[in-house]
Amino acid sequence: MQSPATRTPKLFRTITTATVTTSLHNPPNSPTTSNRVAEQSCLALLHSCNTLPKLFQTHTYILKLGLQNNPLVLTKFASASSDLEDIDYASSFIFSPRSDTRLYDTFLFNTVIRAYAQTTHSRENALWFYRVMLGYGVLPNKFTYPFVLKACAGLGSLNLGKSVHGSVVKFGFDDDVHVQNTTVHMYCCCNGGINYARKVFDEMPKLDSVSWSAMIGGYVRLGWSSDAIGLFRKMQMVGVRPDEITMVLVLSACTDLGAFELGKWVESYIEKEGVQKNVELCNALIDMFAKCGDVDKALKLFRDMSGRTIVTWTSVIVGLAMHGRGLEAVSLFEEMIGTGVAPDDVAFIGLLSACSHSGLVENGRKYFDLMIKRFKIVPKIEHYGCMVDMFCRAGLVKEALEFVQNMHIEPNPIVLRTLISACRAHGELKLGESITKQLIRNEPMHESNYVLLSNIYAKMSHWEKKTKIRELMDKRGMKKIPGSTMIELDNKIYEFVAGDKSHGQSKEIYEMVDEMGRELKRAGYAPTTSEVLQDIDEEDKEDALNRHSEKLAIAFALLNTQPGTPIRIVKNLRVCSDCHSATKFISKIYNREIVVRDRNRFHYFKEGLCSCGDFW
DNA sequence: TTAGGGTTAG
Repeated sequence: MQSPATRTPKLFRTITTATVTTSLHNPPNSPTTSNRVAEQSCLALLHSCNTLPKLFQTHTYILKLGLQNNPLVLTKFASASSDLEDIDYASSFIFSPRSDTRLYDTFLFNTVIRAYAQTTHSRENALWFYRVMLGYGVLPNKFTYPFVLKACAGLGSLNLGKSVHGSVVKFGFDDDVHVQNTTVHMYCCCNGGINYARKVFDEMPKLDSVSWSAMIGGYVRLGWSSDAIGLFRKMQMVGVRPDEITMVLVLSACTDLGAFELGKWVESYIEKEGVQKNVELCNALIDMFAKCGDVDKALKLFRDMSGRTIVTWTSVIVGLAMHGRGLEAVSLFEEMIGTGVAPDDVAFIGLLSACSHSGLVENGRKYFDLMIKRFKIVPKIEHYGCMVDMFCRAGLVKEALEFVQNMHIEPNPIVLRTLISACRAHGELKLGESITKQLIRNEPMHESNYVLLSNIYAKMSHWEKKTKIRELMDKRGMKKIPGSTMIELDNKIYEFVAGDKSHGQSKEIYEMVDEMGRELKRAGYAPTTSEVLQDIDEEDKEDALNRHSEKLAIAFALLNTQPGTPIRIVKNLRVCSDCHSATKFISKIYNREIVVRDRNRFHYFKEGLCSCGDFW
């Protein structure tokens, strides 16, 4: 086969020259002029195609005029079809076997590849057309690669990404800053690609705010929030001005860490530097304030904001839910519908979790129905999960079970674990045992399944069985996810894990823990030793409880903060019932407000009570 | 005519 690489562009030149020459020598109304008029009218029609039926009509018109092989028309057709989210329609027409392949050019392929790269469901096609392009010998240009790399990012395959990156280098487009930035982003989105991203990033001769955002975004996506903040500090040091997207990412890292002081600093930085506060940045601020403990500030920002999107509403609904303010979340949801914003599936997850956290069972049932019937949203496993959680928390175990049996999809392990915890809490031990055994067969390497079974045996007083579970876990090499607690002090974040001795103040912290223990006992606190998994004696169990990361962080805070000031801590797991009980006592004994953000929600401890009402 | 990084849940 003759190489089309040289052939296609040549042919284009011939066509263009011929058209220009003949039109110069032909009087008006000649066939060539009318062709150009037809071409112009097709382009204008395509430009105004805002619905698919209009596009189909225009297609017929194109065929009638015989313009199906006009490159300008084809490209415009692809672009219009892509805007209407039906690029398949255009590509099947353009790349049909009857088409004149000599008309395919870089711009046409770029248009089609861009369209597929933008979709969430057909990114493979972007790569497919990229390969077709190379197969026809049509050369990619510097605009092609951002699209192709974006498609790779969406697919998340490192091998694919590496091979495309190889082509980028081969064709010599790796010196273009747009291509470099997209390469960094692409590697950040691939599983195991972060180090490749960093290598490209480190080797870039000039970094702009997009490059820094791409890399910071990579760390945020992995949950490496401290690294993200570290990189942001470096960005400031080298004097690149962050823009609104950089700030969204930094806020996202603050939210993840629960770094309230840092988050507030970012807000003042935005004001001081005059960073443009667009909707997305406002959303990120609202989310940060809500999740760092100041939901009223989040509400204020929300009220002052114009141009709210569904994300804005959802952020504040979720924020209220996390603080146990379920009724306010429900009324905000109603307000949202009232203003004509249609809820999506995520908004319903937020709303249903609000109902679940605040025990609003009737509301939960009502909105679950409303979601399906009025808003025609097919419930996903997450929605079912919220409902099961809601029934279980309210002690309606039978109802939860029935609900799971009537679900139109298989329950996932998360739903089953919710059910098992409820069985344990409400005495349905046999049932809990059988579901857990099933779960362990399906998920033999998931540590928390064993913990659940072990807890059930403890409650049944089947100590030998409990010991066997422990042995089985050791044999299979399972480890408990270590609980950790973070606390922010003087712009630094300190992290504690259970039994942590790495801290410089370790000796004082443990002395403080011992002192706290004595004070707690004096005030009437009894340790919940049944929470301890190990097969050790009672005194050692108490000791194990005292070394929980939460207690270490509180001791650290009592040592290093002014008396009477509030203590804010962030946990990676849900707060255990012993720590919950102890923290209530501590808030009273030491006269401190203690704000705990756990995996699910906020707990405000004050004068011996918790805002969750012991319901979490 | 064509290009890069972002927010909500689980």
